[in-house]
Amino acid sequence: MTASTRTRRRRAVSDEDKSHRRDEIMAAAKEVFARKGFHATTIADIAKQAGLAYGSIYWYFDSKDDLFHALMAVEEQALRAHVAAAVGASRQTDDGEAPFRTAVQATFEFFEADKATVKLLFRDAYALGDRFEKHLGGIYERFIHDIETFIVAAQQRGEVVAGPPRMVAYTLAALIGQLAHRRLSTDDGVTAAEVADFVVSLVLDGLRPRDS
Amino acid sequence: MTASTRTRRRRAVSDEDKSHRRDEIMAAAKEVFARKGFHATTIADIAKQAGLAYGSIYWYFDSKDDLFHALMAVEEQALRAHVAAAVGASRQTDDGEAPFRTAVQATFEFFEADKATVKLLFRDAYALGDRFEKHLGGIYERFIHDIETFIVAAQQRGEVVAGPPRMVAYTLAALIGQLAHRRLSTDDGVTAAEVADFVVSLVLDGLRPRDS
Amino acid sequence: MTASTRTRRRRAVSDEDKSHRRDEIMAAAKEVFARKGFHATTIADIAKQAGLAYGSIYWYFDSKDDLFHALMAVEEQALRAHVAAAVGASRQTDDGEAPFRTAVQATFEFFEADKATVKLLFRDAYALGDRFEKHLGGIYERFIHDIETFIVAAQQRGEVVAGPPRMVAYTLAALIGQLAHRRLSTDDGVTAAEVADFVVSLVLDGLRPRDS
Amino acid sequence: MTASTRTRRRRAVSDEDKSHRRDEIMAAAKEVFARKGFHATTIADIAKQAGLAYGSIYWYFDSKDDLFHALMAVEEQALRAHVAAAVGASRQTDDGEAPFRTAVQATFEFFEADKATVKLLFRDAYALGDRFEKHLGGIYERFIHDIETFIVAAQQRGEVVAGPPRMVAYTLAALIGQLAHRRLSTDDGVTAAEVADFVVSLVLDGLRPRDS
DNA sequence: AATGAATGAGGATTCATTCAT
DNA sequence: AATGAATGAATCCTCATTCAT
Repeated sequence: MTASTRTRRRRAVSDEDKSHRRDEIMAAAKEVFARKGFHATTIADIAKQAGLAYGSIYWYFDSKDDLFHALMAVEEQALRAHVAAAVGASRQTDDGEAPFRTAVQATFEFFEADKATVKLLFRDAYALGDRFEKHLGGIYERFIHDIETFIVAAQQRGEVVAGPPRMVAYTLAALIGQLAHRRLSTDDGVTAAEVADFVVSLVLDGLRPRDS
Repeated sequence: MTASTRTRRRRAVSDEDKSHRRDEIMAAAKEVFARKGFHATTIADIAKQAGLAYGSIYWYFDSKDDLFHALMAVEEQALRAHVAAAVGASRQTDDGEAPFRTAVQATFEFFEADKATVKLLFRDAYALGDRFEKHLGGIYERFIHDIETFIVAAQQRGEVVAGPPRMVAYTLAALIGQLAHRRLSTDDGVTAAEVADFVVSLVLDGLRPRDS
Repeated sequence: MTASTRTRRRRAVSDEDKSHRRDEIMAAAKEVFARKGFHATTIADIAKQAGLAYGSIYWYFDSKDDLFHALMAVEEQALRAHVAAAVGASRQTDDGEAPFRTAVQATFEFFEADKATVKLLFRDAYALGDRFEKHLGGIYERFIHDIETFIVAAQQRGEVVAGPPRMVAYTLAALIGQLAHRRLSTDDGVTAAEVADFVVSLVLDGLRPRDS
Repeated sequence: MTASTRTRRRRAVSDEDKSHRRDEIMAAAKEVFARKGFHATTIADIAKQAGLAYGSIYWYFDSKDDLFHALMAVEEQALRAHVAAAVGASRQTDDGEAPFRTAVQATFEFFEADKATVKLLFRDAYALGDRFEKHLGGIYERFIHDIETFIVAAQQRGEVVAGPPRMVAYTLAALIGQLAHRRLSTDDGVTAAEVADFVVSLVLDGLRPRDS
């Protein structure tokens, strides 16, 4: 092992450590934000939760906003990855409806397993007001764009949905978000999977009783 | 005219004045809250908008939260009254679907005519976090209860909707709220009435293309 | 006394009070700034000296910088007024040299009587760096402009001074400022009047021993 | 070569390195202090400029103040050496006025060639307030003492200047410092040499127009 | 020697709320 | 009823300094 290798190795470890700390702080922040809400959370709260001193947070993040933004970005990635993986795994099925149902279910699964993120996305994000609008808008745009792409593809196969894709996409996003959020405070006695199914069947067939 | 009459008269006028002032302050608060968001709005902002001095707000409201709560309550009443009136006016129709459609349309009308309230209900209300949850929960509960009642009645006539009433109600509330809120920041090139129709047809018949 | 008069009277008193408080705060700030220096002075120090709470300072001034700027402006006015008064009072004299000497002496008098201002102008003002440069530049510009005007007039009468007026003006300002500042920390065993005379004779005739 | 020799050799190199690093840090600090001012400059700024890490500065200097003090001391030595060299080189001349003029010119030359030092001495040094007064006072004392010695010698030869030597010395220091500083922010369209000549002629002969 | 993560005191500023008038 | 001055807790953020590695 040469000196240069050693240095590189050391650097790498250091970077890993740094990245690891960032993750720890974000995990701490997520927990506190979810519990107290963005505005009621102080940097000191987060630091304490992370086992650090106030100022240390600023070694990793420029500001409270920056930390929140980073958190959003990470959660967004995680959600999209989770959904993409689920849809990919079920791609073999030829059924046109299946991937749609899979995507919705995967989303509810994700939120069910990570309730803090639900709070962040569907409660706190609003709290940042204008200074988050741009970033939040981006997240929603991508989320909706994913759905939109999905819907357009389905439509091209003559399947699944009728309606202006963007509005349908936004509708779906709204439904999923709100229903996931509602689950946090209210027990309607249904499972996440049931809610997902409800959403899918609502969107596909509506609720009007049919004769047949 | 006796002194007591006079006093009563004065009182009455005074109360009216007081009530009037409260309304003015609430109108001012609504405007500022909608523009800047709950947290970014200061009591001073509201006072200025209302043409009063800082401290005067506290003669009418106990706190910033109290003022916000009062505002919510008023808007809630206004919304419910507007919808009830619309539905009442169309009650004669025997059609089962009509009142449902009417209610949804009336809600969108209301929000279209009062965008500030949309911001208050679907953005700022979240910003108060726990200390508003109880009150906000109440508003939503009543809103949802109205819808629920409506749905149950329809179901009893064997019409309109199939599904667990509460979830359907919440779904509708979520759809309406989110779509109304979205209209504020994004122009999808559709009218409020079209969105209402979209919501109704989605809920009734879904989006799956049919053979006809 | 009509109601309107009363209101006006009350307003006036209130404004006077407000203005009075501003003055008190500025006096307190001047004292503390002079004693501890701009950076070492906290708003809390000033508030304590003024017998107020921290936050109250902000009712009268936007920021620490703003307070300092206001202080500078007031002191500048006071100095210019003092010098102008002294020069005006001696205007009768026909001698060309007299008003020059008077102005210099009046300046030293002013600084002698108000040592805190000397510290502010010739020590702390530098401490604000760029964000004060513009304002401080203005003060010096006006100060130097006064001297310049004076010198130009003298030159037009064929008297007193030879040399590029602006540079002479700046030279004088520098000399006066530095010598006044030095007096604060060092006792050279001379009076302010003697220093003034030294400056005047230096500027007029220099220090080279002459035969006659 | 014994081990001890080797050690000594290594030490020596190490010390040289250390000294070299100190110089590099001081050069970096000078640049940043001059650009941003003492208070606005952070240790991190200096480290970055020097190509080092935050903490490394503290291996060479005890504190930010210490670094600044060291910088002042070095610049002081440099200035005195420069002036002494210039005066020494012209000592052969028998003229009494020449060395005086030479000294002033050399000082302006020095400042002209090293504008950062001007900022340090005539702007930032004030910013340290009391905790620098002692040290800064020492620098000025030595500077003034040099001038004073010079003046006394001239006076003993019956030449050059009349007046209390210390005050004359301080006056000169003030004039030179302020005029050099002014040159940084204002272009009066004159060269440093012309300013030096102006100072010399002002001090020797004053500005009163003479007949001859 | 050098690093850079960690610390935490310190300070400016904000703003809801109170209260004497 | 209304005012607006006064309060001071609360909070974000900075940065000199320390220290384990």
